[in-house]
Amino acid sequence: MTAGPHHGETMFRILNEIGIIAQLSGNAFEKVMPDGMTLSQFTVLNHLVRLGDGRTPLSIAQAMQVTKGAMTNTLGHLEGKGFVRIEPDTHDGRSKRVFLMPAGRLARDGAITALGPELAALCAEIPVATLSQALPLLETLRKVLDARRNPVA
Amino acid sequence: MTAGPHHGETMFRILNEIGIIAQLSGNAFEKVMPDGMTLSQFTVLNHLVRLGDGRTPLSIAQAMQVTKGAMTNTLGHLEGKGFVRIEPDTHDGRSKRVFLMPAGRLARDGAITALGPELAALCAEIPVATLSQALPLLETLRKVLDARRNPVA
DNA sequence: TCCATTTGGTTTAATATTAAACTATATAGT
DNA sequence: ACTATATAGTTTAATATTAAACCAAATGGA
Repeated sequence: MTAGPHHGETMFRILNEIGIIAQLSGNAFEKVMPDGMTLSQFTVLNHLVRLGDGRTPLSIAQAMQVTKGAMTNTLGHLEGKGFVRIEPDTHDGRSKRVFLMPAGRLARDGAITALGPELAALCAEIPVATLSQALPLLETLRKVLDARRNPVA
Repeated sequence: MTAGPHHGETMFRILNEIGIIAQLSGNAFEKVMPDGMTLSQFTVLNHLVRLGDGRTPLSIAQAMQVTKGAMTNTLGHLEGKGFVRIEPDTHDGRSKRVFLMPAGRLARDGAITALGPELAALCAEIPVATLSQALPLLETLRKVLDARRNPVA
């Protein structure tokens, strides 16, 4: 049972699989999304629904690990579709605040339901117990990567 | 223990985590890669090393789930750097064959070693046993997604 | 108070990627 | 043999993204 390399090897393979899965599921995602709804757009809407709106563009960008520029772009699209409203922050002249509009919430819910069958089909083919087991590991892995990315901040 | 929705929920969260992990690890990847080596470029080189060269661009594109056009681009870069050699297929006038050059193998090995510390650091923070447990699940998930993507072909 | 630095957001140029049109070759049915 | 179709690869236009330059507002000393 030699030590180091094996673990690295395993880690490498895991990240490899994860990369492929992300790509495949991302594609499947956008395939069922109605009306030009992008994965990034959905993720932002979902973020606002789950954690509350009134956040700044920057905080959203950081939450989903994307540059400020990318967020400017995505928010522009969402605003254009009437899914969010963007206001200047009254207390900080540099900042803005992003608010979820009713249409945005609807679009998010619609996306979720559109996703349902696909998710159900996946679940049907994979033992659920195993799934739940894996979640904590993935969370750990994500947190570790996140921490390493931004050392102590 | 209600049935359907919970599983879908779990699946959704898992895919979510996987998406974030893929992005984070992809970024970390390119950060340590020397000399403008892209993740796609590395993946192609690694594919050729592991599974043998002399493959067609199309088969590589399919293996890594990107379009033919993307592969044309990536292979162009690899060829420009002298990492691969691309020849017309003698038996099929439409096809080409991709061969790994010594420089390409070196570049791939270099990338692997450059990756080493990062992988080791990750391993140090995550229980290895848990890791190995997760791999089969991920493989299953990937296969299912892959199969659904291309129903029966 | 003033100036340097930091911070939030936008803009720009470059790049990777996709879908779709296109070219050339191969294959199959008649 | 001919024609229609399928296949391999390239090209094109559009898009999302990044890093870096940039602008404006805030902050923190001196």
